[in-house]
Amino acid sequence: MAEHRIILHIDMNAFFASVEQQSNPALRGKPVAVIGAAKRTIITTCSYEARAYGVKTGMNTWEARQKCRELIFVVGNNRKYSYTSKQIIGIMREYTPLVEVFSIDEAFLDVTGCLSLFGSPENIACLIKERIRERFGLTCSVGIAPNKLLAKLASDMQKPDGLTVIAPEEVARVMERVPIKDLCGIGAKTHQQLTKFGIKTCGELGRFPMEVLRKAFGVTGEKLHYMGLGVDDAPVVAEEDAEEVKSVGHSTTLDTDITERAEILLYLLQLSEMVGRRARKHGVAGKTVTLTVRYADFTTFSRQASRAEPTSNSDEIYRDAVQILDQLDLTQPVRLLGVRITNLTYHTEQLPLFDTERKKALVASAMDRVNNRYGDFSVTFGTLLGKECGAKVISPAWKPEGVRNVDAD
DNA sequence: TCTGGGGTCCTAGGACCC
DNA sequence: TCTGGGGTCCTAGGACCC
Repeated sequence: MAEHRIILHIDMNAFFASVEQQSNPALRGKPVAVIGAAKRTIITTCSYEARAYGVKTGMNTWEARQKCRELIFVVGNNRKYSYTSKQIIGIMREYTPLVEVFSIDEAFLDVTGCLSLFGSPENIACLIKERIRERFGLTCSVGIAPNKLLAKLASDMQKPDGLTVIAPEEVARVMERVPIKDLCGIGAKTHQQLTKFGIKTCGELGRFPMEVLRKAFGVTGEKLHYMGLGVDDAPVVAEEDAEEVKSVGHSTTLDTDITERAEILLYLLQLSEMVGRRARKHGVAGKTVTLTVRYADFTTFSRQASRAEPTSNSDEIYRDAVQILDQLDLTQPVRLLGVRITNLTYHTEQLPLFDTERKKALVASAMDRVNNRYGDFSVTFGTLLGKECGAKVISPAWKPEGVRNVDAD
């Protein structure tokens, strides 16, 4: 048995945009940006041709258009991406059962135990790359390293269509020059704070006294120290061993900012129904309901309320949300509304004992069956008619299967 | 014509109990 | 008149990821 683990990180290149270019040849070689269907949307992914103009993920369409006049906007199609993602993950699973799906376009593979079958890790990476290219015409970047942190770092080093190895004996030398910002887990704020300490590279971070980091960052400080050294013990967790989901939520940025209570209630009803249905589908119920509000000026806050018994009933979630709303003193027009349940319990397929409760559950599950079959809001509470709001933006963070996926199946 | 939406984890402060 | 300390749970907010 090898002394250290061998981890692959596979990152699909410009996934959504590349899928679109594959399915529509007219888009190939052109600057393409994948966006959501809503009026106020952002770039979720863009092709390398678009990146050359400075178009980036997260930009609004107006800003992206400024960067590139010929930019082609394509409204994302989550079904297409989920389908492709599932096939690709299937290919990966032929090489090791230890595949951790990190997002719709990224995965970690622990290949430590299967080298005798397939040879070197580089060989496995090349086989997978080749099969993904043949089958879908898509490229990916692969990082090979002794842990997930470094594998992810490595996959980012060569794009597109890269293959980068960080061998155990090279870790110290490589980390010496890597900017801390390149590590997964160091965002803008942490970067800014570390810069104040004069830390710019991972080498410097690893040498920096851990006590000082702990004082400034708490538990995270210790993690940062090890990250600087390139140390990471986190295992690759296959789907069947993954922890259960901890919250289910839905939020939406409104087409225009609103102030009317009645209008807010309509959105809360839709959001509660989305949350309830997804919760029921995954067999979870929440004891706490959280309402999130974003004002026109982008200030965002949330209030939560806990109930005596967990629920996955849309109407109960809705009523809790309204109760929270009515305790608020809204001072500005509302831009975004969100509803989320947390404090989850599992295995709620059992029907409640009491008659009224049982009826509520039966009605909900009958509606779910219709909606799951014919699409969101085919059947819904009377007040919702004519006010449809499904998922208007697709997100790479969604996993092809599981609770995060809002509308792929 | 400005700025999405799905999550996870951590922290700090207050309530409450013993 | 004075006045603890530890543990746990809840809430709100913020950093981070894709």
